[in-house]
Amino acid sequence: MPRAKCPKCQITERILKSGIIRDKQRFYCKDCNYHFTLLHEGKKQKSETKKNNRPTSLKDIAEAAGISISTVSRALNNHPDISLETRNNIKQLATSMDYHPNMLAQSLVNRSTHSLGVIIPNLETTFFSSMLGGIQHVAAQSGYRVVICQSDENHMTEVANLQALMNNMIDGLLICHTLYTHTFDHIKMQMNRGIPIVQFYRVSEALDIPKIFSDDENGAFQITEHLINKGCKKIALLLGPKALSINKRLNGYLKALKMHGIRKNETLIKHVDFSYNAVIGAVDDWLSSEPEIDAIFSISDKCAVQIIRHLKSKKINIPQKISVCGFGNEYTGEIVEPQLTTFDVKTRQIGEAAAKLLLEQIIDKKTKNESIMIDGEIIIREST
Amino acid sequence: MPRAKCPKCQITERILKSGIIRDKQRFYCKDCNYHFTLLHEGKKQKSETKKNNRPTSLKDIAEAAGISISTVSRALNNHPDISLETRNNIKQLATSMDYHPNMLAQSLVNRSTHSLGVIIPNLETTFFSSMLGGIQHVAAQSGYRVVICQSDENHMTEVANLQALMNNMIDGLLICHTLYTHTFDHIKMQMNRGIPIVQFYRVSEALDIPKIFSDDENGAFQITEHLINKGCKKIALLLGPKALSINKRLNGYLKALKMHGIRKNETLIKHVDFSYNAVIGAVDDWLSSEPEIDAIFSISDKCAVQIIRHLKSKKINIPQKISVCGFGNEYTGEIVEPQLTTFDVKTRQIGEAAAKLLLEQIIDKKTKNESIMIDGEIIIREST
DNA sequence: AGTGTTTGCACAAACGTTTGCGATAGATAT
DNA sequence: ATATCTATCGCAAACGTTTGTGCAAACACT
Repeated sequence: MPRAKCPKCQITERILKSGIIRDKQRFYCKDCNYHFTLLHEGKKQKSETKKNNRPTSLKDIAEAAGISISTVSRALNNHPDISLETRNNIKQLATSMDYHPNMLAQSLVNRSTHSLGVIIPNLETTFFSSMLGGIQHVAAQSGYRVVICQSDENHMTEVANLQALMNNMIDGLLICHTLYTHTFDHIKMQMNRGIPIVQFYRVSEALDIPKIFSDDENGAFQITEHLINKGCKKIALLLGPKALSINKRLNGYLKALKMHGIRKNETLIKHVDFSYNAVIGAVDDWLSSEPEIDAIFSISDKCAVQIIRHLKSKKINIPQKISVCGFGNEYTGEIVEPQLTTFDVKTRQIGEAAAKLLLEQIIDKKTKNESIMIDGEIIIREST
Repeated sequence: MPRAKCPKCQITERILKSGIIRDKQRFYCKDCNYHFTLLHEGKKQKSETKKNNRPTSLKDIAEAAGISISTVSRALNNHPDISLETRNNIKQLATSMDYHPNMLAQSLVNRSTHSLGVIIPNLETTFFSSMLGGIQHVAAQSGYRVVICQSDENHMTEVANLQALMNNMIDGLLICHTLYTHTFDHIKMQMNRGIPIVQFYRVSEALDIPKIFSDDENGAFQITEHLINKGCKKIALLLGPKALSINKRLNGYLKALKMHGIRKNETLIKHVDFSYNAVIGAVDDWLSSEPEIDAIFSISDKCAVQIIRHLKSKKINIPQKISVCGFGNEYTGEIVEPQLTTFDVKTRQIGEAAAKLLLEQIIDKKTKNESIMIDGEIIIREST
């Protein structure tokens, strides 16, 4: 027997239950033929109290000034239709009432949030975060904010991030795919939503969208050729997981070998994830199975540094016995001893170029399909 | 003589200019007493074409299905009031029409964006980005996105970022101040906006808001005492800019000296910005003015690594002649030779704790005022 | 005074959702 | 059959802006 009181006739008899709505019991007053809901029969009242702790809106200012909302809006936006006097008065009133425009409402009507989305595999290595730095820098210059999501090298997270961001949160997206992203349907599904997308660094030719990438093939070629010129004959190549976009480095490696008449040796090419154990395991394999190995070219500086430290712990001279090369030019390569020979991918430039390309599309409102390659630079140091 | 055509009576005579609105010439048709605007007398037409390339909304679905908007909304949200059949039909229709909810509109009415804002001085050093990693991790677990802004160690940028984010873009803010942030009025101004703020790492006691920080005083004390125990007598201290929050490390240093009966020597304490030249300059100063210096304690691992490399280039033995300590436990400290003794600030934990504290406030909707100290750990390596 | 022009503002319709309440037709209980 | 529910949906008001257009009064110029 419900004890609810009808808000209309204030009568507690003849009240019937009428289903449940969102955890709230719904009632029906037989007397006045009136439906209403209560939460656990208790406190109510809200309209006035709720309004009081809300941030001030244009409406509040309008009421306080005794003018219309539109006039307030135009006054604050310096619309010439509003007299200078009114404009100044309203501005003063607005600051005194601690008014701040609600960007959600603005974005809703303007159909633009002035923010760029970035999906990046990892924030905690300088390799990626310096791209982020470049993006942030360019975006800020054009007055755009940056919303960053970390996919953590997890394809599903990438998909989830993508879907969240694309629901009108951003004006454009920059994406650097996961190592394990082989399928791009999640991108294709978002391509005709009117929000431009730019791929950077880890790009896929399967997608018909603008890309910024580094000339990895040439980089790997240069590194390999450099090793060959140093007299290395058995050059091991440590690759990451078999992601399409990165295997260009394999091509560069093979090209250099072929050009210098060195036969490809399958056992000298290994794919690993980037975990410490996998990397060290691969190296140890080589050391035992291919004792005459005289160079290791790692696809990643981080692994290369680990390799250097591992070889040193085994008292193997670098570069006399084995040369080591990395790829990416991270700061650690400069610190480790011997300092690492590597290929500078110009990560910051990649970020900047990607952001620029995206902003052009957003501002010009036309879908480009430009692909820009950022040239890198070989950095020769002590490890070769 | 304007040549505009009145959209109502289609007559081009008797058209008068009537001021300028937003770069658009405004006209007044004397004939039908009608105001209208044109942009440079040219193309118009939009209402229909514009609507066609807009993303599908609830309204579109409702019209297609011949039902009301509210029913569509409830159906997609699994409201029990809607029959299972209708629900399924609508869901199917929605996917076939490629519907995606507009989060701006949702956020506007729900008064929540489900995203956290982070203002951080720098993204490109692992020290900060690992805090970010912790934040991101915790936020994602609760289904919150993270909006990141980089202040670039620039106070004005911090203020600008703050103001942008606080305009309803986020449900809560995590902030790690700039090195040069001495005044906190910009924060105070935002404190009663209903959006909880949590400070992390670089915090200020001047603000009455929750904070997560490390026990820097104790850390510096432990490092200094460790150096003293190693027999060091003249321990130089390299501090950053005179930011309040960090000078606790100075206290820890002084405390250790006093406890072990070592007199404070002003010339052994230097403040520098973190630029390479400033750091090296300070060290060279010490080497010439205080030749018996036997330890350098740098407030930052990054500087400590630079110092190690500098000393090595001068053939000064570490730690035999001079011991070097850092603070923060960045990855580079493990790579450099000799490996750096430092204090692990548990950056990731700080980020996690900060995000947790913020989320509690958001979800429980009550302003806490908790301050949590994250204990660090001294890491003794080869440089001492 | 009559005509043409400008100034300064208000009204109301968007933007795309959520949600309190009303309402009806059929189901169930009496 | 009657009285009471219940299941299922629609209406309309919010959320806080921007902006096209209407309109009265003031102004300018014969």
